[in-house]
Amino acid sequence: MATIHDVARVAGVSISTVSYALSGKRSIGPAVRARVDSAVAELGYQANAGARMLAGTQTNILALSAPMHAETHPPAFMSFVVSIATAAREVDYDLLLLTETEPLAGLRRVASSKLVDGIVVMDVSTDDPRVPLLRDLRLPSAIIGVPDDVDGMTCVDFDFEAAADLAVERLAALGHREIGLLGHSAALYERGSNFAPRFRDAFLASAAARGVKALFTMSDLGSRADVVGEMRRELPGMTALVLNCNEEEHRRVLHSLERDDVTIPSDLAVVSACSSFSTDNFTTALDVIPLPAEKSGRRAVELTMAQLRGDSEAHVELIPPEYVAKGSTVSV
Amino acid sequence: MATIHDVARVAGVSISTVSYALSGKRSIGPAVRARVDSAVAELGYQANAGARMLAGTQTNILALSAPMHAETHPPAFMSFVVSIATAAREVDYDLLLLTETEPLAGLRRVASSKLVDGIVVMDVSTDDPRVPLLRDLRLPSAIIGVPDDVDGMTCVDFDFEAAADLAVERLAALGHREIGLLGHSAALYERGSNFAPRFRDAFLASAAARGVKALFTMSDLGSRADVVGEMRRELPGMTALVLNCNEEEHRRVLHSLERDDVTIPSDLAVVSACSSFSTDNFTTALDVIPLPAEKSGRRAVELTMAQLRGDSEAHVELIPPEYVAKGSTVSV
DNA sequence: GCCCATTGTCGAAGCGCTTCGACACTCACC
DNA sequence: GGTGAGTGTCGAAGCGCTTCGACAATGGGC
Repeated sequence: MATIHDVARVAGVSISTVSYALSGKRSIGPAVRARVDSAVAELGYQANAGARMLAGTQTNILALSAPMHAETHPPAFMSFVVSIATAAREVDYDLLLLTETEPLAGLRRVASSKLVDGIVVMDVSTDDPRVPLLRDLRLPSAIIGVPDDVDGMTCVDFDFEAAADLAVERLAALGHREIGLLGHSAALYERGSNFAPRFRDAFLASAAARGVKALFTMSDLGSRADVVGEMRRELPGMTALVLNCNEEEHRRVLHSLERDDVTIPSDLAVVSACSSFSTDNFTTALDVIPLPAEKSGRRAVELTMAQLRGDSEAHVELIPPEYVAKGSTVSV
Repeated sequence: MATIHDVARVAGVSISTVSYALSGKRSIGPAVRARVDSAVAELGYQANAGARMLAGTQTNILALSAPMHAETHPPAFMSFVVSIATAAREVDYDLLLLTETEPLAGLRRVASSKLVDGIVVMDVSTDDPRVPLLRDLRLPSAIIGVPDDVDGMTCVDFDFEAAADLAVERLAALGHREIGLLGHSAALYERGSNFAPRFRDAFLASAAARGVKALFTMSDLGSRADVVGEMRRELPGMTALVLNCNEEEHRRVLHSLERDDVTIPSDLAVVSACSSFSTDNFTTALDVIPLPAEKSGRRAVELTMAQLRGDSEAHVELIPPEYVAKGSTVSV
């Protein structure tokens, strides 16, 4: 493999000149630059990663802490990972993927061995132990999600509160006065999920503020086969339903409604909120407030890079929701 | 951050002694080793990754080439990625994730900058351009899948041929004489998919060998709403159906059958083959020949490590299928 | 009691790069 | 024509580690 010495020899200059020509950190005469470039091309020179890390201050590697658990939704997870990897490559960074279920050791390791320049942390819970660790590590980092203690941390996330409010607002504007919310599984709320309770609380608050009667229920694939039926019995005047649950539960709901001859949207308006999957292929296409995983992932990388450059203040950044109508709501 | 010099000073030995004590490449007196260990613990020493790469011969990083395309099934993709990451960590390796849709440049980059010690390549098509590149790179590597030209390459894959044969064998043993196969989408076959045609061909061959009448059809979520209906019309004597398609198509099939009052298994025996998802949560649990993504991923890492140690011959390794009965087949 | 093999430790070279300070040189300016 | 401010290039130090060869120190065999 060619080294910088080889390039220097072929170009007839010193190695420091080669280094400056390639990094652009000092001005180089056009003739010399051309000779260096052609030597690089001729030799297929690629700087040695280890040497660069050791001598320089950057590794051009980003760590992604993406532990998995039972509630992880693979497609959503993948959207995040891929968007982060893609955004990183655009600024010439590679992604080191840390998937250990016990993530602290891995983060410590990559940080203190100076393997990575920054860290992106996915799927944080409200009291995620990675947050205080990250604070200690003093490495550029971005958190996807909003933990309880955001002090000094840079966070990006979808604006779940605004999404809940948007859903209620749209339905209320259509005249709906009694709205149900089918949430995620109880397990998700219990393990300190970030987004599920935020959506729920904002939903209830928004309904209250608008004088709308609200009913919240958690889904439970195991035991509650007919959640929607239960909801309709408990809130007989319910004319609209907001779904903030996973794909499988969506299917079950649509299936139940079909079975009970409940027509969407004339009998029941349905909105899918914060879904990471397409609602187009369901038996009935649903109005949706999509979860923009790509945007969050990309933004997390950008914010980490900004810290690397030193121009950034710790802050929480929320991505505004958008409502996409597909004909599953109608005024009442 | 503490360096090896600090450790040496605290332990009262030279840095080379520290290095040998930590690597175990030369014998070290028990007293000295204890002093080194406690110094390491006291200082929280972690060897600098760049320095280690530069001085040593290993980087302890593995690249995973996992490009994505329209037909990628997120859960399966994730199983592979996670199992590879996990297996790598077990041998103290980190995973560098390369997801670019145009993967060649990335592979060249990580290889010639000596960033990684080896490469695992996922989801190769029959004439994947990554294969010849990999051959050039002369880096330890493992391919998941079996390309046309396997010369000099180490490949791991599920034994799709054996799986197809197993499905036919089981059904034939139960007395089924006319069996349908619903395959993946046409797009998948066209883009040179590895596994889909292998399964199809082996299925047809096995059926022919057993004197079983076979019908093969590709699924097409867009236009063919009622593939199973079509199949049943085309092969009226069909008493068994093998599904080698994605999760969504599985659901559609079960839905159609339910609608047409076709009972499983009395009217039609159904087997799901090479599915990367659980068939337990369908309306009817299906007999399945699961795709052991975790095994393939793990094995790919093991084979790469073996090459790193120098004790391995290039070869193709196929993981045998297993049949899991769930009650969706019965003798006819 | 001597020799040789073994064991444990050390010094120093070197991996390939970045970056600092030095140093010619050129050119505008008074 | 001398001065000063760029401009382009180079030499050398050093990043933190691995590893080779050297060399005491120990102990067993005769």
